[in-house]
Amino acid sequence: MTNEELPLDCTRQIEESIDFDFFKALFDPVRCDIMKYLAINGKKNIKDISENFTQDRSVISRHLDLMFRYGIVDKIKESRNTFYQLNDKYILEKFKMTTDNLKKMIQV
Amino acid sequence: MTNEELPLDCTRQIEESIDFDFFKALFDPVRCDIMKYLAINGKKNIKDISENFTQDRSVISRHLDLMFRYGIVDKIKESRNTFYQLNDKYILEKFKMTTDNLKKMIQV
DNA sequence: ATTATTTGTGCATTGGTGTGCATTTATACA
DNA sequence: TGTATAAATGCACACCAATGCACAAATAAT
Repeated sequence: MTNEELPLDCTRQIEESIDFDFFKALFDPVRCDIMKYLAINGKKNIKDISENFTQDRSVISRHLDLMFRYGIVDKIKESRNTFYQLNDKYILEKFKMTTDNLKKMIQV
Repeated sequence: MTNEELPLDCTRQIEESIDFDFFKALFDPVRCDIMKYLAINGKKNIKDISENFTQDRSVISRHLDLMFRYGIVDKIKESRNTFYQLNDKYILEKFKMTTDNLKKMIQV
């Protein structure tokens, strides 16, 4: 391998170690608050969730949709209601994976 | 303990498990890019770093200062130069701590 | 059928902050 | 002392992503 390939390889290794998009989605201020609410209250529908926030229901709805697309929450559609609950196992798994990857990268 | 105290206790437990401020600081788009740059290039001064970004040097300087305040990077002042290098050990430690805390919370 | 409830979505607005410029400060060098 | 280089900081601005409103769609209840 030439030296010129090293930075590229290093970049790829970092990108593979940390799911930047996932964590960027997770650590948005409003979504952190939604996360905390769901951690405490379990499975809730959009109406109940949004009643605990200053933002409009539509805003909370869109945040939850984004969180669902990143696997942060589970979505359960029941009749008129759309329930969400925290996918804590998946979040833990993400942190665990990142920790393991970083360990490998740093302790060479 | 009464039932009314449970949510408060739960909130405290979550706040203690995840350093939200740290991770919010870490997962800013520009700061993620600076992180990657430092991971590859090691110890660099503000001038060198900012030459690799579209943003003004002053902007990069402010981002690095914030990263330093959160322990993400080390700051080394040498004569005219202010060098920064990634505090990878601390970042790893944060992920490890969070992983352990979440494990404790979830697997009860 | 009609009304009520919950959610989804298009669109205009806005305000928060990230940004760049200009200036000041600090250090090095000749 | 004067000049050059690097960084810090005050400040005003632009931008754009988050937000809220309004309406539509879907389902439930009566």
